[in-house]
Amino acid sequence: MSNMREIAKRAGVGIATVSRYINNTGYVSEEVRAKIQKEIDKSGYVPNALARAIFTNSSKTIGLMIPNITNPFFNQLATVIEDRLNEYGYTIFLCHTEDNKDREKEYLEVLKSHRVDGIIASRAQLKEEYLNTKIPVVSFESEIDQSILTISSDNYKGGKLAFSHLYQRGCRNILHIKGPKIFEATELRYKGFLDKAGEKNIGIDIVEFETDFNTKKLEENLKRIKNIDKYDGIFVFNDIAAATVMKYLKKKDIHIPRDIQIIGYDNSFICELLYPELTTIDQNINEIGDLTVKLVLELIDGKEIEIKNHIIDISLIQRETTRD
Amino acid sequence: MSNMREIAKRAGVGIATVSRYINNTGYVSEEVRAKIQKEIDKSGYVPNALARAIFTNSSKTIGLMIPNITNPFFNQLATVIEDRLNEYGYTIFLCHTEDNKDREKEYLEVLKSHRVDGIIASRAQLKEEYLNTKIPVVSFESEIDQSILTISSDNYKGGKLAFSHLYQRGCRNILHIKGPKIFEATELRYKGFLDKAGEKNIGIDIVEFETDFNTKKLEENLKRIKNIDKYDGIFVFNDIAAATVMKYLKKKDIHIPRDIQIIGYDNSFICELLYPELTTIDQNINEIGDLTVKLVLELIDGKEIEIKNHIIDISLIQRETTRD
DNA sequence: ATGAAAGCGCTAACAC
DNA sequence: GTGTTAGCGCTTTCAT
Repeated sequence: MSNMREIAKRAGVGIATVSRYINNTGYVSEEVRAKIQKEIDKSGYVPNALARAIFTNSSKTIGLMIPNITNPFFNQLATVIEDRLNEYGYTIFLCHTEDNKDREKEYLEVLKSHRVDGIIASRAQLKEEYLNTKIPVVSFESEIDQSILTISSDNYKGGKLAFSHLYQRGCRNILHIKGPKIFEATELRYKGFLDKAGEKNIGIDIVEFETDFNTKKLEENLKRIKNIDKYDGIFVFNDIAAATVMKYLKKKDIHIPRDIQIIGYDNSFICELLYPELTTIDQNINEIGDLTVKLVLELIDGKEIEIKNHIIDISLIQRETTRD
Repeated sequence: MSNMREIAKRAGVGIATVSRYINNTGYVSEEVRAKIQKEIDKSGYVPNALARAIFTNSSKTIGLMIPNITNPFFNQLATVIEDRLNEYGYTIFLCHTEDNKDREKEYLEVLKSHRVDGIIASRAQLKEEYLNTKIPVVSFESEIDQSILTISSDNYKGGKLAFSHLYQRGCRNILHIKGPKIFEATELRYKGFLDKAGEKNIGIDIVEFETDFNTKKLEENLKRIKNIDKYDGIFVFNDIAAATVMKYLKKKDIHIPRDIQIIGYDNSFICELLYPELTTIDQNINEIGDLTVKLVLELIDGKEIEIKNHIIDISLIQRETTRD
C-alpha cells in the first residue's frame, strides 16, 4: 500500500495538503481535493493509523480483558462494550485472561506496547501492575484499588433478593451452591444470601463449585451434593451451573418447582430455553456496558471522576422454577 | 511513558544499543545490559509496538471478523483462534459484523488502517473489498472468491447424516427447520438433508427461520410451524433453535423422543444442559480454529498455498432426543 | 562492541 | 491556500 508522500507526489501537491484533506483540518481547494481523492481511489490508499497514533498519542484502541468469552454473561457484556466503543471510533483488542494471572500480566504488557488509549478489565487479579500504568483503567467485577474506577452490579442485594424470594415461597431447607472463592461477585451473592437467611434464623447448607463455566467440571462438582432431595430450595451462583443442577434433579425425577425450587443468576439466554424456565437475577448488562464505556471515554478525555465505585442495580426475574 | 532515547541517555549508552538489547539482535556487553535493564525497570518502559510496526511492516495483530460473539459456535471458535494466535504473539482486533455488510466494510477499513498482518473473516459478505487488499485473508463459512483461502466444515455431509439418522430411527414424516437463505453453511445442510431424503423418496416439509441466534425472533418464527404434532422427526439448523423447538414441544406435551425425534447442529454446550440431551452434529471447532490460524500464519509468512478449499469433517453425536 | 544518522508514515508549526 | 520541515519512537546500516 502506498503512503501519503506518494499520493501527494502523484496528485502534484504537497504532503501537508493531503494530510489536511484527509483529516479535514484546514482549507483545501475543490480542485485539489478532487485530484487527491482520485489518487487515493486509484491506489486504494488507507491512512496508516499506527503512524498517526505515534504522533497524536492516541491509537483509538481499547484493551478488553475478559475471563472467557464463552460464558454468556461475559460475551454479552463484550458485545455491548464493543458496540458502544465502535460508535466512538474505537476498536477492541480482545484479551482472554482465562482467570489466569500470568496471562493477564502478559496481555497487559501487550496492551501497553500497543499504546491502547484505555483498558477495560473484568475480574482482574493484578493490582500493582494496573496502578503502575498511566493508561486509564476501568474495572468491572473486582475492585483493583480504591483509586481505580470500579463498576459492579449489586451482587450483595442479588443474594438477598434470592433468599427472600425462596423464603416467601415456603422454602426452609435451603442449599446455596456458591462460586469459586476468588470471584468477588459470587462471594457477595453468597454473603447477601446468608445475611438475609440469618435474619430469618434459617440455616443454609453450602457447596462450593470450582468453576463458573466449564461444563464438565460443573458436572463433577455436582457429586459434592449429598442427599439433594432433602432440600426444598436451591440458589445457584449462575445460570449455567443452575441448568446443570436442574438436569441432575430431573434425572432423579425430582419435580421443579413442586419438590425443589431453583433460582439462578445472570438472566442469560439459556434461562428461557430450559424447561421449566429458570427464575434468575438479571444483571442489566446493557447498563453495565454503557456505564463502563462512558467512564473509560471520560477518563481518556482527561476528566476527573470523583466517584470511584459504581454499583448497578439488579432485579429478580421470576419464571417457572419458583412457584407463584 | 518514556521512550528509547531517554532510556539510552539515562543508561549512558547509544539508542542503537538499547534497541539491540531489547530485541536481542547483536551483541551487548553484560555490563551495559545491566545498566539498560535497570533504567527500564526504573521507568516502567515498554517498547512502542506501533513505532516498531511502522518500521518492520508487521504489527503482530490480526483482525477477526465474526458475526456475533454471543452465538456459542462463534464464541468458541473465537476462543480457539485467540488462544492459538496468542501463542504466536499475535493480538486480535475483535470485529462484530452482526451479519451486516456495511459494518463489515467499515471494520475492514479500520483493520487496513491499523495495518493488521492478516484477517480471519467468518461468514463474510464482501467480495471486491477483500480482493482489493494485499493483506492475507482466510475465510470461514463463506467462499469469498476462488482465489481466497476458504475453510468450512462439511455442512452438506452434516445434512445427509442428519437425515440418515432420523430415517434409520423410523421417522417418515419429517420437518426441516432451515436457517436464513444468506448463510452458505445452513443452505448446504438443507441441501444435504433434502438430497438424502430424495434418495429414499421421502418428502420433507420446510420452514425457514430468519435468524440464527436472536432468541426472541426464534420464538416468533416458531409460529410458522403448522400442526407440529404430525411430524415424527425434526432436523433443526442449529442447537439454539432446536432448544426453542424442544421447549415448544414440551409445552404441547409432546414427548421427545417418543413422539418426535430431534436433531440439532453445532454441538454447543447447551446440548448437554437440555433435558433430554440434544442429539446434534459436531463441527470440530478445535480443528477449524487450528487450521484457520495455521493458514493465516502461513500466508503471513509468504507461503503459497495451492489448495484454496479446506473442508473439515463433521460427526454426529447421539444423545437423548433420538432413539437408540 | 557501540554509536550516529537516516528513514518508516504521519502531523502540525511555520513559512510563503 | 499550500508547501517545507521537524519530529513522533523505533530499527538498521555503516562507521568507528
